[in-house]
Amino acid sequence: MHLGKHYRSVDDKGRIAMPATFREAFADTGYLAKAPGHHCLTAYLPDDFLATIQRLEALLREGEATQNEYRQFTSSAEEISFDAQGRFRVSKELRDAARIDKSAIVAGVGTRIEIWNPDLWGGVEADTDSLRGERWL
Amino acid sequence: MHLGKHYRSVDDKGRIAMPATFREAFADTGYLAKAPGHHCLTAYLPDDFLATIQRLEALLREGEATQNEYRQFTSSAEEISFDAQGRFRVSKELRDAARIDKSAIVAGVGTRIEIWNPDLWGGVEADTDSLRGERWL
DNA sequence: GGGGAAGAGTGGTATATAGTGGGGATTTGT
DNA sequence: ACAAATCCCCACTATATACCACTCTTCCCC
Repeated sequence: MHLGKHYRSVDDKGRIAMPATFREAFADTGYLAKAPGHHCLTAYLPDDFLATIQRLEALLREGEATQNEYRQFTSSAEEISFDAQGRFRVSKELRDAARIDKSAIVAGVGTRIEIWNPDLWGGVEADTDSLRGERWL
Repeated sequence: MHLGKHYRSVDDKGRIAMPATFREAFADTGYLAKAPGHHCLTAYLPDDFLATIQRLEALLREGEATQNEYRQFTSSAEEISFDAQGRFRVSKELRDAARIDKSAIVAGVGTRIEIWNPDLWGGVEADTDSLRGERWL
């Protein structure tokens, strides 16, 4: 379970320091991919990533997902590893896709970890229309 | 598991540098063939290619594939090898079939590796209609 | 409350290697 | 025998990776 919102700088090599609380969940590696339909990136623990790919492949066999969907997800993904300071590197490709430049928000979103352009994250917090906590609190 | 999208130049000898992360999976050789029904090429590890051929032959025996299908796939295929710099050569035949000229996209698509004309790949990424990640994320 | 230690986050430098381009020898086909 | 294509080197450049140095905060312990 990942919780909390962390503001992080992104240096010109595309390095982002994984918040220490999330860092502990990763052994040495993880995966990063575009979040389909959202302007952010998702970081996966290795097992979670494998399971996600397998769900998608199952849908593909059943004809419930398209080859282009599969292509977009897998080709956007990359393995990440951490340096001695707990940072991981995000390719220019993915930074551009999520419009991430000098800084980013790393957010724990329950089952997953998301990485956002701070301005776009602002849009998430500004979306109060859909906020009806009375249904589940 | 092959992941990531890589932009590559294609020199006038038809050489393409295999991205280092994919290169490691190949011993010395691999196979390249037209992707039936898609305007791209598929690169296979030797074992995967053999398995693919065998699936096709099984379908053939069951009457689920045609001889012409078998002819097209096998006759389009060619063995590839790598030079000291990790490049492989794509025949003019296959380059023309996939409309590959001066540059190409080499994409890791989970179980396979695909090689695309960058413009045609653009069509893959533009196909967002079918993108419904909420079903498998 | 003050001092010290440990950990988290940031920045920069050096080295290895991935990617690109080309030359020349050898082979192939005509 | 000649032209064309292929293979095998060599050399250069850009980029990624590993490494090192520093600051700031937090948390102990005295």
